Amino acid sequence: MAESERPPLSGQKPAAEPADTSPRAALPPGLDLLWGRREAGSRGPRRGLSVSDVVAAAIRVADTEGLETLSMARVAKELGFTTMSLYRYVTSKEELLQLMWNDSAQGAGELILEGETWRERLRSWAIIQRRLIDQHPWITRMPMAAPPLAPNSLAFVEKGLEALDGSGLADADKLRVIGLLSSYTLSEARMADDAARAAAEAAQAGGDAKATWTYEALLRELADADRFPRLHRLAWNAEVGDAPSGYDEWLEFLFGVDRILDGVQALIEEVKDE
Amino acid sequence: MAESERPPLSGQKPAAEPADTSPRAALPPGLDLLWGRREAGSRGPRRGLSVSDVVAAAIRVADTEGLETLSMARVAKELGFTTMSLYRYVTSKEELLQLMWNDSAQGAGELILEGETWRERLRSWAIIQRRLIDQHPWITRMPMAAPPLAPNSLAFVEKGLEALDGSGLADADKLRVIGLLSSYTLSEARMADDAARAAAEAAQAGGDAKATWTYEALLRELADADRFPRLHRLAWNAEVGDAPSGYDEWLEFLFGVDRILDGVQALIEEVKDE
DNA sequence: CTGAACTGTATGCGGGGTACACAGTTATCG
DNA sequence: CGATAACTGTGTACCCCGCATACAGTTCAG
Repeated sequence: MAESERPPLSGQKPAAEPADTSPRAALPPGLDLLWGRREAGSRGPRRGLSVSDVVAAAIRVADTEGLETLSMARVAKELGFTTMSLYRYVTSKEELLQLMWNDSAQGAGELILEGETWRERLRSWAIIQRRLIDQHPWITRMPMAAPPLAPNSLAFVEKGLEALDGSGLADADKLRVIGLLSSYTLSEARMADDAARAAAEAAQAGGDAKATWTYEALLRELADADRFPRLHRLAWNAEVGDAPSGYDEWLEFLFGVDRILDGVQALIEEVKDE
Repeated sequence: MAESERPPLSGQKPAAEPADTSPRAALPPGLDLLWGRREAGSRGPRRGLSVSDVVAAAIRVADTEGLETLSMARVAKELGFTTMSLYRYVTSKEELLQLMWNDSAQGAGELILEGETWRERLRSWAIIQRRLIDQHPWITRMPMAAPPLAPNSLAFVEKGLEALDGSGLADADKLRVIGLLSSYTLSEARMADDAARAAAEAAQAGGDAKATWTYEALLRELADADRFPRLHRLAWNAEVGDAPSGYDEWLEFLFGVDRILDGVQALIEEVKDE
């Protein structure tokens, strides 16, 4: 099913293997563009677009209309070009998605983590990540089918490792901690976006007065006291916990981050004792 | 864009508002079937299928061929019916996905958590969740666009809360802890599946000897010492950390779980002191 | 100057989800 | 006991999607 060989970009003729000018080996498809290892020839007409143009347009569409409605045709229309013209810049939609994902983490390598202690630094790292995601919520809907290898992703991971400098953790443990925090952050951002979408949809369909359900109301309707006693209690306790005005997603997020940081601290102390 | 009103299931005639036999209010579309509040009429020919048949077939397809190739037509073929016949049981593909997701957590309400302490119980809860996901890896690829309200999801959350009985945590904090652990577990399962897929793909394309890249090899190629010093060190340290034979995903997962549990423990002790 | 390399375009294919009209089946009601 | 309304599965059709391919026009290398 999978083509075993494919010409780099041109669909015209196989184009004799380029002389591998760079000392670097050929990367698997998709990663070459990401790492700037795919050059456009110098012949032919001037290009009317650039890869960044395409990516920027795609991000614009995703930001304003959501990832579901993002299609090649939609991006092309945004740019005033034909659908197929995009394939001169990008080999597939999946590659475009990868580029978008990488682009949304632009500047990850340059950011400066404030804080004297690893804990402060790591906390602000997590917060920055969350902010980045919130700016492009479609990130949480991306069908990422491979471990992150985009340059900005790696840069961000590197920053996370940097935050743990001097913590005394083993390198591998640092990486695990980074992965743990990232997982949580991504997931939390997604749930926040879920809620926002549900709310938006409910607001739009406000015409049907009885058809609007808040999450809370649904939980009260569904979590009956017999099968779900604990959830039932939770659903009916309006001012639950210590959050006074109901439910603040951001506080929720910080709670999780601080719990994780506590866990990391425990690990560090454990290591220190040995 | 959104239909403001839609007949329950039949596409034929509007079918005068049913007399709301149950005392429960009408649920938003999608949730009614999930909670067994959509009844099939008694007239007409016998049904050749049942909702569970459809869901089971869909799960079968997803398990063996992946979520990408799951289409209505594929499920119908699996059952020996026409594509459109499925719409007599399910209003949309999205609903089918919700049902699959709910079905994969079957038995969540009946499972028994072993352990005397909250920590043992919560740990085994997380492990069970991970196992559940690993049995149906497509769960990690599901486009879930709403907070979890399926009965089995709620049952599983309830179980998690139950694990925290006697921990002394506030209800809201318990829920947060549950969310934290779930986030991590889902994300970790997804990354494991990513890796497995990448490996499978590499193995299949083994013909191109130089085209096979392991994640490690790629990291070594890409994480140059200048821009990514810490990642570079990590990539080139083969026997990193304490895992002897390279990289054991399961140990990785348990590491994260134990870190989170440490964090929870810290919180509990903090609360206890007040 | 010629031809190779490249550009954007137009067309078409296979596949997806699902609206809709239809013929056949069954329980209910007059 | 019909008649009718509710329901079943089917076939067709529509629109959208990603992308292969063929093409005409443009630019640079030799």
